[in-house]
Amino acid sequence: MTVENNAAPAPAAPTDFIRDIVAGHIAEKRYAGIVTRFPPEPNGYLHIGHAKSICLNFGIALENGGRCNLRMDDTNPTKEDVEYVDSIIADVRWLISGWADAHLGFKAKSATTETRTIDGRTDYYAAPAAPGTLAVEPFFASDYFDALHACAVELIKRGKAYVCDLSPADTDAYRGSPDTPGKDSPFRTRSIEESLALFERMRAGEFPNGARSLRAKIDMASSNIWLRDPLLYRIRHADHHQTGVKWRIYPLYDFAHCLSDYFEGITHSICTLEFVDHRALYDWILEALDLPRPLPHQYEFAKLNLGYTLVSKRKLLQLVQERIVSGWDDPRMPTLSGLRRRGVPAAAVRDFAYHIGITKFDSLTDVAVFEHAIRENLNATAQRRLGVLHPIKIVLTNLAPGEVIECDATNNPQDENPTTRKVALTREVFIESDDFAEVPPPKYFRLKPGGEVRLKYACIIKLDEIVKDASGAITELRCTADLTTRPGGANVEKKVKGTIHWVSASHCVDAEVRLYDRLFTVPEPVAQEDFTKFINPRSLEVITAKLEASLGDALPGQVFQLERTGYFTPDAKNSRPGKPVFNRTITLKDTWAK
RNA sequence: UGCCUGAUGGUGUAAUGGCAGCACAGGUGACUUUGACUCACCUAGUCAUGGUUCGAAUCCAUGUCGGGCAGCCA
Repeated sequence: MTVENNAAPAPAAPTDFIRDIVAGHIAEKRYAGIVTRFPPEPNGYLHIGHAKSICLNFGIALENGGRCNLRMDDTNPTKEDVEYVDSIIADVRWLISGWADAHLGFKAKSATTETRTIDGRTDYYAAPAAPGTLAVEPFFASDYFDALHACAVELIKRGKAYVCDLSPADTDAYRGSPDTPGKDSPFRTRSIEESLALFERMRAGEFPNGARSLRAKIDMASSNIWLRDPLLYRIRHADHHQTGVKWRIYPLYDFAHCLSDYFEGITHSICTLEFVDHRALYDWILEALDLPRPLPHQYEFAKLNLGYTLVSKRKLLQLVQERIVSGWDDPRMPTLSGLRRRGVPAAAVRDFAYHIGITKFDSLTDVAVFEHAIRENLNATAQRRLGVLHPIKIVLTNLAPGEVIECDATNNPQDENPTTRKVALTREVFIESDDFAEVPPPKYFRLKPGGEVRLKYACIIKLDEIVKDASGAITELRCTADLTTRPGGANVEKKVKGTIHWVSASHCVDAEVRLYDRLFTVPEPVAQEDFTKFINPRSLEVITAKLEASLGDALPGQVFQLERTGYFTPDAKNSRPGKPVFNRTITLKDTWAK
């Protein structure tokens, strides 16, 4: 006998090949718990492509009662900066807030790996912060430099790594090419003792950059280039934003990443497709060390490509450096900070990530899917307000100067029990210039000579006279308001085709409004030889709008729908109470415009 | 030309040998004090060829096309 479940159905958990793999591991009880990680390099701001990965990794942690560690993959000191560390933390917290916060893995501040012995073998473990720990921070690969160094020494002792004196150019030449095997370095047969001594001198800073490297001893003839004795450590006389002057050698990605995963007890290490060829190396390093705990495994999915958008840290950096945009958080940028400033809710980004799925297919997602997620979220949540972007003045000739008629306006018709607010109807109001046509096209429902239209929440008006100046430009439209069509009036049920938005000329606030459009004119800017040639010249239009008075002191973080127009949010950097600056998040769909 | 990887409506994704479904986009209509939302309907797909099978998007073979790999970047 089954029990009827009348509760609102929880959104079906997404399924994809990676979640299927995880589910299989859970079924066979392979791990004590599921631990994923999101490991950005702090060399740029997070963007919508990272959001896909964040939602995948945190989603898997959430769905399985596990944890997702935030880790800075900071093994290359010359490219990284703390500015990026801070922005990454803020962006991740914003994206998962109210969703997967409880599954965010941070460590106690300044904590590093603990060294212990399991079954007679040395082990290194990076624990997450205990619940209730006050000072926490993300994990850092640079926290593991000592442990990583010890692992490198162990590899040399096992005869699985050697110090190579080949120059970068020679190393390259010896590697061969994809279709021709490489050849062994002359230093490959160097004794363990000599490599150990040389590696120690590398660490001590005795050699210049590029003079020597530590390499794994695998197979120079492998069909997989990444197995042709890959470099594990390089000499870098550079200070690190986390470890300062301590190190003169730094581990490379392939060596640091698999071990960082292991140290943290990661079970599923999920990355993008370009790392498929590295997986054999990932496994080789972990197996060569004979580690005592269960090993993490790498799984790969296709990264996001979004139409009319650039999803590449390097190219976004170029937009910033060449001042094509105002910064990483320019509201036209696909960065999380840009989207946030634009007014895109984190929940909309998450819904989007959910809808696009996870596969190994290299696809180009239509921006319309993202725009739909934004509109769907905002339609349900945004307070409605009245605002006129391109004003044209109306004089309601049958209202007295100074007369104020209070109208009830609905805050959000999508609410179960919608609330209302008062808006003032006065003799002079503004309407959208688009909502008037002296010579109307066919099926034009708005204001036209001799025609009638409803001012939303107020009453029906009739156009009597068009007033023009000497040059023929329209200065005002003189109309009669039919006050019997107001709510409660005798003719409130009277139907007209058009209902338009408006604001009182005396009860409104001027606001700078930034109208954003897509940044690029082509669906695939990345496919162009020079994407900077395809910047949309109209990606930003700045206007002064007339907004309902209540919008004068709106706060950043709030997103409003200006009825019949779009969604707008106060700009977090430039908006001030009484002197508001609004960003247009997105327009409403407009089937009439087509 | 070596290795890896992939191919399902316009786009993205599901179907794990058994009715090709969902979302977005597009179209038509209904509703509407937002030309929004909502609702209804419509359009449109398994890369090709062969094989296995009662039955193939799914398994096998061959081909075609796409993506990735030769940083002391990640």
